[in-house]
Amino acid sequence: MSTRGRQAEAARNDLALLRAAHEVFTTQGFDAPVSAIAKEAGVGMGSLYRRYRTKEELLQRLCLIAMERSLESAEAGLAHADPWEGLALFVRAGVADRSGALAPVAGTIEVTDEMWRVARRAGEVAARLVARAHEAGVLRNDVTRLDIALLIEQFSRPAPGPPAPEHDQVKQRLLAVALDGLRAPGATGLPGEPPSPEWYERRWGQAP
Amino acid sequence: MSTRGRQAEAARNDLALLRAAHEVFTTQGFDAPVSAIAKEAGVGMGSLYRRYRTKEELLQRLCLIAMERSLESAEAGLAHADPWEGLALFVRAGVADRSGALAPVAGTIEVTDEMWRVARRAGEVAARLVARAHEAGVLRNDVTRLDIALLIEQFSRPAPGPPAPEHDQVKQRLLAVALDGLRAPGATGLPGEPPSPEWYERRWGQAP
DNA sequence: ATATTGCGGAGCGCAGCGCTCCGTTAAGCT
DNA sequence: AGCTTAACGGAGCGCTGCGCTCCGCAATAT
Repeated sequence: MSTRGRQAEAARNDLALLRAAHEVFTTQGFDAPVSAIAKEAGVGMGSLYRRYRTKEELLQRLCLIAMERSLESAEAGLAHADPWEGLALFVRAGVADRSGALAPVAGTIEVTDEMWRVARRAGEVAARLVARAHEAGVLRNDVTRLDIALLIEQFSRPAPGPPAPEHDQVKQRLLAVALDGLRAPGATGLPGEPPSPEWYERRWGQAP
Repeated sequence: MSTRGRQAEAARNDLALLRAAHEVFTTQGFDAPVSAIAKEAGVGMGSLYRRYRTKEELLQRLCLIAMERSLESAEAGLAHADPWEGLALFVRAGVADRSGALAPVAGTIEVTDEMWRVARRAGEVAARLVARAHEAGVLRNDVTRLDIALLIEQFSRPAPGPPAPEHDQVKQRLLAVALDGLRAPGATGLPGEPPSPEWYERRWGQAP
């Protein structure tokens, strides 16, 4: 073994598992078999279940991490001087690490307090990012922050069939098209009502 | 019974089954249980399996119908005088009846000769529709007809969780954004290479 | 040498699927 | 009216594939 001892291997396994779980769940859907994650991580089932007592626990940990990454992306976007580029950065980052792919899990696992807290903070920062773009006049003013969130979700949905590099390429192209469509002022008004924050939050269960 | 006799009921059941199968498969994914279709159609399992000897046979029939509808939409778009509105019509129709939701079935069922024929014709008409929009200068010239096809596919992917009307509303809004992004000339060039027709066709298996 | 820790993976019990089979119902026929 | 028969609904069979447990073994620590 590379560094030293059993504890080092355990630590490496832990990371490999998280990486593998993210990869498998976001590309194959959250109902992929646990054994697929163990195989992807190059680890036995025993090692997996020693760290996470159940599949749900693994999913919770994964969601929390995804939320934290999303929060970081939003902050990075806000740190960017250009309001438009900051927003675009946030969206592209969300699609790149497929944050939205974990949304289907809504309602199937229990949401911990910590998850609620991080989600709320991420939502607030994202809202500021969107508001700044609105004020700078670089984002069409009929889209809301929930439209943005659901755009990311839409684009991080797992692709069907066997994984192919072409799929990712096309996704990048379509995302670029969508981003162009987001820039002010928008050729045509958006149809229907904007989605309500209550509905959006209720998908995850009752608030704490 | 409304019209008359057992044969009338049989005919109505046939239609109800096709409607139900389309509804269930496109919203829940093609691996939804057959029993869900029977229930949605208000019909027993026996009646379903008397018409389609297997789930695959039902899927083939469904795909063929979806392809025919797509072909009709493309022709309707071409019949429209305005090149842009014709194309937009085609895209919106495709998303509305979720043609692309059946794409994940690629590779899991055998593709009949008739399906190949209809798919080819639909592709040709769609190509003409796109070419006309390009020539009229109303469609950014770095998108290909495959980008359009995959845009439709992306937007007709089933939504996660329980069906909610809000999801459809948001999809309409995001589609409007994407359509705005498609109009010439496009603020930024599209990244990467356009997808190759060979890859696109190969997803369905080997050509006849 | 011995004890201890973490490892991989075979296999258990079960949920949920595709599909079959059969008792029941009601239209068509004489 | 009675009989035949076509079409019906749905319980249940066999099986696949899942989450999870358990145990023999290899690598370290003493």
